[in-house]
Amino acid sequence: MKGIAKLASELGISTGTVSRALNGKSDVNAATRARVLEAAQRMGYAPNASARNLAKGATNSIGFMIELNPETASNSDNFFMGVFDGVQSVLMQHGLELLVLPCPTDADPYHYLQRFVARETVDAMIISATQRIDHRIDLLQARGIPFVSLGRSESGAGYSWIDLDVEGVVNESIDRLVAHGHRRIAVTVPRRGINFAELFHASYRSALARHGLPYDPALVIDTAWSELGGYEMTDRLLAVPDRPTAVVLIYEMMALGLYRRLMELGIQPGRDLAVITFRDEPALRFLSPSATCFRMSLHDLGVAVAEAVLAQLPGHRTSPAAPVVQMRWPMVLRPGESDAFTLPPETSRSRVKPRSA
Amino acid sequence: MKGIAKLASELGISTGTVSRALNGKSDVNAATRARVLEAAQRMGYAPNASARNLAKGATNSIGFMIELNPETASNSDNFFMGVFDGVQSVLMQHGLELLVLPCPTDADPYHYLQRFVARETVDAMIISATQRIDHRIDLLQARGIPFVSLGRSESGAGYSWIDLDVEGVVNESIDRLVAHGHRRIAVTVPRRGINFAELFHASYRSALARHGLPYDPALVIDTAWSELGGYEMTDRLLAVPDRPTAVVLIYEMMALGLYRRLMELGIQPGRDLAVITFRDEPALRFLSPSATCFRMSLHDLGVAVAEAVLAQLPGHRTSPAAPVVQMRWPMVLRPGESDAFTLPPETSRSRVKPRSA
DNA sequence: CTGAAAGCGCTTACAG
DNA sequence: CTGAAAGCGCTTACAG
Repeated sequence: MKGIAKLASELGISTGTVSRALNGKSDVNAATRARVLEAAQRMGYAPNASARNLAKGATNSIGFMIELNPETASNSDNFFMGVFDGVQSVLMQHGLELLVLPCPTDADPYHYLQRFVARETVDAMIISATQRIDHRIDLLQARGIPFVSLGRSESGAGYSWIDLDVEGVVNESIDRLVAHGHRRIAVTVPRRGINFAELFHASYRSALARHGLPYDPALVIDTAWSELGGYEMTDRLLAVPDRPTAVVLIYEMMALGLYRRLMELGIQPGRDLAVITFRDEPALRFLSPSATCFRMSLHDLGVAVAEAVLAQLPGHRTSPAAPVVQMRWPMVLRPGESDAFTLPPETSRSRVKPRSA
Repeated sequence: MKGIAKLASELGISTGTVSRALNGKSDVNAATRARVLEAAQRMGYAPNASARNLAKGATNSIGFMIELNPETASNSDNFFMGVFDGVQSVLMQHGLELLVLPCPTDADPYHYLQRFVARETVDAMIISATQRIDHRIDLLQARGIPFVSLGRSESGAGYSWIDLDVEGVVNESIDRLVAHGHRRIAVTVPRRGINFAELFHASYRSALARHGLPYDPALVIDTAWSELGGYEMTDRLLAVPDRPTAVVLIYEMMALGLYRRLMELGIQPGRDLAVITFRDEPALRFLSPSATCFRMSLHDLGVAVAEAVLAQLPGHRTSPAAPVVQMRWPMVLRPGESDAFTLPPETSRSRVKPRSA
């Protein structure tokens, strides 16, 4: 004998009563409940998850799918760790378990997700690394699984998502650079990638248009999502005809490579080239000159994501909040030295002077 | 009707036969199996995980517990993402699922783990962030749960662990620095933390002893596990009486803060102070002067961990390998410029010259 | 307040 | 090769 049956027989009561005592049902004698709780504690008993889930028709756990492929995993750094903690802080209060599901490099994200969905391993999902066209969203909607997407997609409609406010970041960056006299502003945009890159690109175009500046495809630099990507794109950036005087990086860690290559070339960020990076990151804090970037709370983002999930779970709805959440997560400018100069009108071109020809 | 019963009734056969067909049992008519497979595919059917686990008495999933607290999470960077991918590459071949279980900052790791263990949510566990005394190991051994520890502990005995070869790294670092004429070699060791820090400290002492060098507690700098920790400890490092000429960093990212502070002080790593960092990391590659560190494959480490888990799972043992794996994962020196100088005998002291008094 | 019993959706000896 | 049935360990109406 094992499990609840063993507990019950030791106590000389029925498994039903044990179950009710353990689950905090009100119709249990106080003394009985105390005995049950004590015995469970003493014997290290906890209900078997599979049996419990089967009986209750719910798993009480939320899946959080992340991708391990280099393109998005490099982006992970401490990003997801911070978000997990925020998510957990909410879920724990509701007795829900967070299961992080890492999709391997060589697996198809759609099929990876499908397994968990079809097998009903989780009650709800959080997905990330959203693609422009992302069939995972169609799948989740078709199956009626509650989910929140950390990132937007053009797939589906009326689903909950929370995404970093790329538009805000790009707009503020471009406004700031234009105000400093820049006209030739480059951006780094990985060619293939998550929808985030598309949004970044589109925001860039519209921000330029708002300022009456022409869109020059040559200023959109294809770059790998990594420190190394930042290093490797530097020469291409500087080789663009009518050399750009500023660059906005889609991924913060690219700044490390960019800075290094600029230094090797004798070009000084913040004097010869304005640089704005994306998200404030501990590893960036020690760059010199300090990098202008945008900060946000990973923890709070996680909290918001978890709350958006709860809003879809019957029995966990805290407030009469709308079940569908769609929001861009605000990011706040953290001015640094890397773009702290104004371009004199007459020299607004070819201000970048490499040490050697 | 739903699930396998629905599938069976649509096909006009029993659920038993459907189950056998789906599970690849040999005693099923080929045509029947084909019909079942086709229907399952078409209807997007997959067996309910809870019911299946309950019936089989196994979950076919492996938990990987990580901790989100700042001390270890900062260390996580891309470390765990790389390891997960290696683990997955092995588990997928065995039809096992990897569930990452992130222990929240404000939760007790022991109780967090206990829930999953007592509820039989997973068939085996991988734990990390091992403490010197770590009751999780006692718990897992007492319950007879197969597990592998990514890191050693003084708790328990005869369990499987794989740990980075701290001893090797420290020995090689000290040998190298001593060969370059250094006698006053500092190390950064967080005061409270995982067992890793204890091992680092102990290795340092024994390496010094091997060279007949005295152990000076003042050379053991208490440092936070972060980039900022590296920045903040720099002044204390330089203020140690009979100033050290070299430092070995326990956590690679500390180098970012250290470099920055040294630069502010006009002190040049690799000329005025020898620096050796721990693990090779993309973010370090762009430091100038380049940092001497140790490289390893996160993916291969993950593979080894997964194989150590499989060795304990009946039915998954690939080779007649010993069930208990205990190994230090080798790390290979990647020489950089940060320690590429030899101390002249006569100036082996007070070689560090700050710009200002 | 408690017990007996059905049921959650599977898998698997056991017959045939 | 297939079906009927028991059983996995819980939870929860339903009686009493």
